[in-house]
Amino acid sequence: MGSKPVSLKELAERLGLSPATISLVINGSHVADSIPKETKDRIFAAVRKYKYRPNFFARSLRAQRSFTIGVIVPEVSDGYSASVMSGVEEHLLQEGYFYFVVSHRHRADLIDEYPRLFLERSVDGLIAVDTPWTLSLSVPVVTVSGHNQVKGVTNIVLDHVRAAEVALKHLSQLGHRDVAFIKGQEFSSDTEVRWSNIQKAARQFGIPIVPALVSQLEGDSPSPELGYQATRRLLASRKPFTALFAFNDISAMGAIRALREAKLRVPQDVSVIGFDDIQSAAYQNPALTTVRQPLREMGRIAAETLLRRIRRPGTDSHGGETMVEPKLIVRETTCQCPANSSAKKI
Amino acid sequence: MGSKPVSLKELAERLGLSPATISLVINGSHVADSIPKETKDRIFAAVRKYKYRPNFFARSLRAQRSFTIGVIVPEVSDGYSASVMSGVEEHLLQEGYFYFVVSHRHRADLIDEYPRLFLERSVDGLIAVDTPWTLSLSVPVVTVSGHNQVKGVTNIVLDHVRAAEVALKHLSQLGHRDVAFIKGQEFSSDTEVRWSNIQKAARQFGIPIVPALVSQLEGDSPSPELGYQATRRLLASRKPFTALFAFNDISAMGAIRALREAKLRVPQDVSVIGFDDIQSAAYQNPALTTVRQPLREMGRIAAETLLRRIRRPGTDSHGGETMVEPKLIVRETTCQCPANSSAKKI
DNA sequence: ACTTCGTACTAAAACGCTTTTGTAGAGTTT
DNA sequence: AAACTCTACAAAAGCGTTTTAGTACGAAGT
Repeated sequence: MGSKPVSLKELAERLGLSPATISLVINGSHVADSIPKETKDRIFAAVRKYKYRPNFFARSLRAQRSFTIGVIVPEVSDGYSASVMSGVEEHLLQEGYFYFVVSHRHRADLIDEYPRLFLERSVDGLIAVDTPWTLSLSVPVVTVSGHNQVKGVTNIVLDHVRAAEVALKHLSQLGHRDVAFIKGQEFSSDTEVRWSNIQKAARQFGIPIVPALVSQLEGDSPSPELGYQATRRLLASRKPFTALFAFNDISAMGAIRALREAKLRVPQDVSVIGFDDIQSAAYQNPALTTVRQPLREMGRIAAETLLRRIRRPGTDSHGGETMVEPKLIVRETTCQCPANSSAKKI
Repeated sequence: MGSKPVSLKELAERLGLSPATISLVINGSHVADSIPKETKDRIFAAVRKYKYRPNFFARSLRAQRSFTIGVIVPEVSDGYSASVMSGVEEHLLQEGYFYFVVSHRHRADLIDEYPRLFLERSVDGLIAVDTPWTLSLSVPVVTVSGHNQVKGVTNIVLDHVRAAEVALKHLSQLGHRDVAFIKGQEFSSDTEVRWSNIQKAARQFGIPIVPALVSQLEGDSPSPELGYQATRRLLASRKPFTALFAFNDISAMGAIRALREAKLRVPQDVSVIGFDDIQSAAYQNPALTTVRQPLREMGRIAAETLLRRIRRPGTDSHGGETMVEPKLIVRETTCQCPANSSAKKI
């Protein structure tokens, strides 16, 4: 296996040609049009025979392009990031790009430092997932669930209006009026948009938003613990509710645990609805009803958008936002409101 | 932001020195010992002032080193891989290395092709997670849960003897004798070792292995569906069992669903024990009892081992295996065997 | 017969760094 | 005073490509 790879120069010697000619031919340069087919064939044959592969660094050094992009996420081992990454990967690899991954775990210093390191490594562009973004860099940037308008960055976002509507409509149709909410952490880039749209949709469906029934995730652990705590606070208010809309699936899991500990059955006593539809959502007991974000697709779109911008540097940010549609996935954690048995379950 | 980075040559001009001198000083070369402190300080000051950063490609081209490693996993968005990756990342980044990630989704052609692409990108080494590995490459390779003895590859593996013991001892102490098993897929690199050690431990604790109570995962989806199917086959045999040892947490989730559908309560009628302790295991309802693999740590150890081997190329493969210890995590899916209520729950 | 043109290439610079070898001058030894 | 030794740097080669600007030669046009 070890055998050193051949260089262009060596190949040239063996063929009795100059490195320039071979490079031109291999890269299908316009300048090589005048080279007869016979010679070209000889070259390609030799390339195959000696398994010639251009040295990546040499090429990148010349071309000032790395065919590498940087991906920054809050946490690798989180279902959300992982799903987006898998979409990113799919598109990127098939286009001949590789990517670096780093996770900042919400540390501001890392959110600052990593983009610099990426630039140092000459990435051709970068994708920031669920990460507050204010930098305007010298390379194209695409965010997934970023909501800042920064020059040179394109945002891939969920249609939050629809998302809120679809969830609250579902609860409303089931007869729920006393709905509790768990908001996301301050630092999460989705928190604000999501909440403001929930408020709007709640008004629309006649669901009151009462402060005692609004809780918020606190802390930066990626575990359901935070949802558990938030729900405990909700329960402590002693204000009854028949449904709970969690910030995401992870916190919904914690919420369900807290509810059960309080001897409330899910969904008979309290319906729970999550957000994201991460892989394990379908395999909870009971299976989680949730608003699906097409995370993998968002990753793929992010990758596509980024490559497009890399290839046509003119099209800078072109407006800045691409929206994708959410989808309500009804499973087993929501049902007819107990206090309101007249309506039939849909 | 935008402004072009300065090159070594430019810096040299501004300082009235040669590029050589600056390079020597910056890299703390022995040759620069004779340069007076005063000059060195001037250089460092300029480096800071102009934010000089050596061009990565130029440096790698010369040094034939990329400070990049390749990581290959079956599937990015799988809890197992993700946990290992987060351990890998932690160590790698703090040592100034970056890494590429690719997922092969069990496609043999990709398992073949990706290492080649990595080599083309001049990675300094690579880590293969839960991936059958038979190649001997020109760079160091470390596998996580690989079990092949290949020259030049170091394996980081779980102590499977202990793992099987600890799980079956637990079931045995709870009075279980009729235990069902779900084996892993053929292609999973852990399947064989795990099963042979389970057989050994079963003998040790007087638990019979009856063919009708042994099922196997089939298919390459990363979802609990496979465990669900395997459990259905188990139930179809109509041979009763009071405990089930699943291949991993994901399949345990599917198993629990199948059991519930068969009107069997977990854990009152059937105890279930998983494997891995992925993040969501603790937040199942009921919370999953499982054998924890220290996945994050395995990732970290893999990264450490790899860097050590990269730095001292002499130490090639040095024997080949590093073992880590499993830990039984008792949660809510196991309890006293119902047929055997004399023993007290521990 | 002289310029022009097309063909089939090659030379050489450039990308930005590292590293080996060299060297001018000052000081020290013999 | 000649020979050596330090000190403080610099020159230049080389890493493996890509690309621009030639060039040498034969054929065609005027």
